Amino acid sequence: MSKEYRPAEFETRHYARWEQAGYFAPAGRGQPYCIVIPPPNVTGTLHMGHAFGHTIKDALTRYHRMRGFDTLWQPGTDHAGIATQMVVERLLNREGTSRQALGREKFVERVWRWKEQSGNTITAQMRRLGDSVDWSRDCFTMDPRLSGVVIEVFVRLYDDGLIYRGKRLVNWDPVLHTALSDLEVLSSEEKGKLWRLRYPLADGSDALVVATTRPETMLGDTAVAVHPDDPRYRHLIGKSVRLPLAERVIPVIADGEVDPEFGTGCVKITPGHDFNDYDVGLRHALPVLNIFDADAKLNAEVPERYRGLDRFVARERVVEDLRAAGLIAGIDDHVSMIPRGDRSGAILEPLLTDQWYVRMAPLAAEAIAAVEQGRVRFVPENWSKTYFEWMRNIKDWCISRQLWWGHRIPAWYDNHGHVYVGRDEREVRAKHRLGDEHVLHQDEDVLDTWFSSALWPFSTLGWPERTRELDRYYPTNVLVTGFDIIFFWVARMIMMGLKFTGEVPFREVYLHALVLDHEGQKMTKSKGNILDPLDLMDGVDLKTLLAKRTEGMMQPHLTSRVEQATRAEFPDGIRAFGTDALRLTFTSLATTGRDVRFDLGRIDGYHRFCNKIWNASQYVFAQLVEPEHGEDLRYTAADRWIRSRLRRCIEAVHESFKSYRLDLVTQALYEFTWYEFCDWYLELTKPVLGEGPATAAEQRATRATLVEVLGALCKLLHPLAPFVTEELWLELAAKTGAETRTVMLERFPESDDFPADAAAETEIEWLKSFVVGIRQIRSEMNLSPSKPLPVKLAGATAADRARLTSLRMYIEKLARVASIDHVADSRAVRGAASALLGELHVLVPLAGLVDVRAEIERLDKQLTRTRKDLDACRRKLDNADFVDNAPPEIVAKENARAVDLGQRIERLDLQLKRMREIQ
RNA sequence: GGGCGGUUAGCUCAGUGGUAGAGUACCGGCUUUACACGCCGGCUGUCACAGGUUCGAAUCCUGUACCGCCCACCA
Repeated sequence: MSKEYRPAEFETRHYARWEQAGYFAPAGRGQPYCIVIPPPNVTGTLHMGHAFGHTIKDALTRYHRMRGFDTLWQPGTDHAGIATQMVVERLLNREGTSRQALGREKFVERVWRWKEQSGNTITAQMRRLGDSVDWSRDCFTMDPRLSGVVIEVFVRLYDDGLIYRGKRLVNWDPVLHTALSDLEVLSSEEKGKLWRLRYPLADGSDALVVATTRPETMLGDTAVAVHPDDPRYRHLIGKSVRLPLAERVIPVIADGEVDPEFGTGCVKITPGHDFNDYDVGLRHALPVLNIFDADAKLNAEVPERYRGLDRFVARERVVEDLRAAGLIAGIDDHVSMIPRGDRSGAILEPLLTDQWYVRMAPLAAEAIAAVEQGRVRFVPENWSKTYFEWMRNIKDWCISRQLWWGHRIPAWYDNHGHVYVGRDEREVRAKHRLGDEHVLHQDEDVLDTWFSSALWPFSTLGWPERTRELDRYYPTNVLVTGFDIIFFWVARMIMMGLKFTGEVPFREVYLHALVLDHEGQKMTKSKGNILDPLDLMDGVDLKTLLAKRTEGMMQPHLTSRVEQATRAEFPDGIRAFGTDALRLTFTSLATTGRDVRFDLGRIDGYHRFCNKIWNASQYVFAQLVEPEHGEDLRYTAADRWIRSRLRRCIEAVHESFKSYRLDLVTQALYEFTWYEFCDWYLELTKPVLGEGPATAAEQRATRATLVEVLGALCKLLHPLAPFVTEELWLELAAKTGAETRTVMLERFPESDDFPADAAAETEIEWLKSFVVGIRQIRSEMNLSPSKPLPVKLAGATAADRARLTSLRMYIEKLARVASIDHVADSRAVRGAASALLGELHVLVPLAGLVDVRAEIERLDKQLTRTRKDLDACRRKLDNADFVDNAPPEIVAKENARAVDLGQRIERLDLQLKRMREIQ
């Protein structure tokens, strides 16, 4: 085993061994515990958000597995309809061909091929992260079986009247040529104009002025609306205007939704291209005119001169023509919400098309109730508000997409426009008694990716079959995911789970934060601030990192900016921190917050932590070279102390796991390992195990304690840092001859494994104060750490004397004390630096050691600080309200503190006086 | 317009009624045989602001400011 911590030497090796040995599969006994993975896009790569989530899921999984649960972490990947299709289309474009040129069948084949090649990226990354998923159950949303589940659900929802096909306005992506659901629309404020257009009245008497942000849609206007009570326009209601350019006559109608304050108080109504206007159109039975084709170019419904123009070109021409006709009444700057597709970024167009919808209200009702009743619990609880808010205002879900990659809708049409839904064409024909003379063709559309995602918890476990897995692991225990997909995924899973299994899909939803860069910016390719988890684990040189970040950037000025920022942040690239350091960083950031800024300083700190425990283990191993002779053990105070402290640490670990506070789990283990085990306990074992007065039985007990505590630490830390703990655990076992195959299947420590020992804790606390007192003197007096010091003690109680005897060897070693003498009175020692331990006055005679002035300065500083504390303390106690109202134990504590501080001051004062005398 | 977060040391973050914390950075000292990725000691804060509740507020309440996220059809 290497003397240095080099994670690259063992991380991948252990993972391969675990996987090969089948350790990730459920044990088949114990209480079931199941987590399903949020299936990542099969063609994608894992980003920092994934790595964060996966770390949490794996930690939870490993923790429960070690506690004897029958643990299943269900893996899988998602076909990610639009995203994947776009990737492959881009690829084809680069090859000089296109989806259309290939045709549907060839294209889909091509996507499958691409999936086979690049699908491994994800799984490789998951392995590198240490994810203990049951790979034997790996699946893909478009596997034949899972596709079957999609069909089954679709058909059942249709049969229950919960899926329907309808013609209405949808969010149309003119670039991708598909409908989108409301959730896939990202609206943001953008600068634009507000045009005021003059529409002449049909009778030629006057004109109305309408305000619009989209003048080109005027060619599809079928009315003009005013508020019914608007005195300016009341007299015009029921009259008509002559729509310019189109030269159509349309009515002036009254509608309460019109805001008289906005614009001119006069609205042009375009039911075919505006969601509001569509509703107005329905209310007033207006005709719906569709003036755009799939590219959002003007179609044959408009006058010749506008046909075939892109909507924005048409806008210019319409404005131009209106101006020429003197019909522009004004143009103002205006900021409005522009809807864009979340994938293409294209400005969406409301378009009247036939689409498939899921009727959500009935499904939502159940799902709301489930959360209200606590059958699903959100962690942090607050997210349930977000969930309720959306669910209570839910709208029907448009599930059809005009894509080729995805689950094709199981609906068939005959030549008369009749639609038949069924599991396949044969079933449809049989059910509706359609002979071969009826030509049927299947719907061309595919389903929204999230449709199959919504079924994930039960589809992966074998539904609709009543499989053993479904029976055993469903409902799953916890869903761990980012809050950004509460609507997309979490809510829909709850609805579908309840609908098809009668049960919630999971009992808890743990929503973790989103990972941002160190500036708090979202990590996106376009910003060039992406961090690849692999680069943090394995390291990356600056050149490669720069290439990665600027690859495929469209705008050169952005490229140089990204390059600059990257050089500034990572002047030497990123060094390899290893998986465990990355995981510990993530768990330490798993607080209740909603974003985490990823900072290299943190991962560096956890790399050091791994190094620390590695080296501590090297020390332990070095103590285990001789085979043990003899049986009896005599535990030292230090042994009993560290066990007692470990007990508390284990309690904290369990408690924090229970509340999903992995940051607190990490903190508890970090602090115990570093500050108690390494800083003190290991140092305390040195005088016992080296030359000295310790008996063989004490040495045996100490070695046993080292082994036990280190072993427990390996187990306790294993869920967070699986690799280094495995490496150390196996080495420890080799040294002690213990039988074990892996730490990951060991029993997780319980607090009762280690006895509490208040007496030992008090004793070692006393020792620590003693040692620290002398160290402080040494440091502040500028005394060399290696110089042994004589120490005089005054005011030692019987207990102090007893401890001095029993802890003598520790004091000598840790404080480098040459001699310890008792004196009757501190005044007997002329010129000494001092430390106070309760009653005990520790004196280090300074004669010839140091200058007195420094000690005076030091004492003065202490005195000032202590006086300040006492003042604050007195102020409280002098306050009658405090004494009367505060709980007695708080008052008592404060009283004791005042006494203690008072004594301290007295002694410091005395000591200071004496030093001044010498000077 | 509605909803939800955040504001604590230079930086990244814990702390949710009782003496302000960690990592990192910083200062001083150390080749003390596990570890210089270390050890020892130290420095660092009007806990955003203003009111209020309370004996006592970083912590609870109200309001304000700033930053951020989500939802929503004002053309």
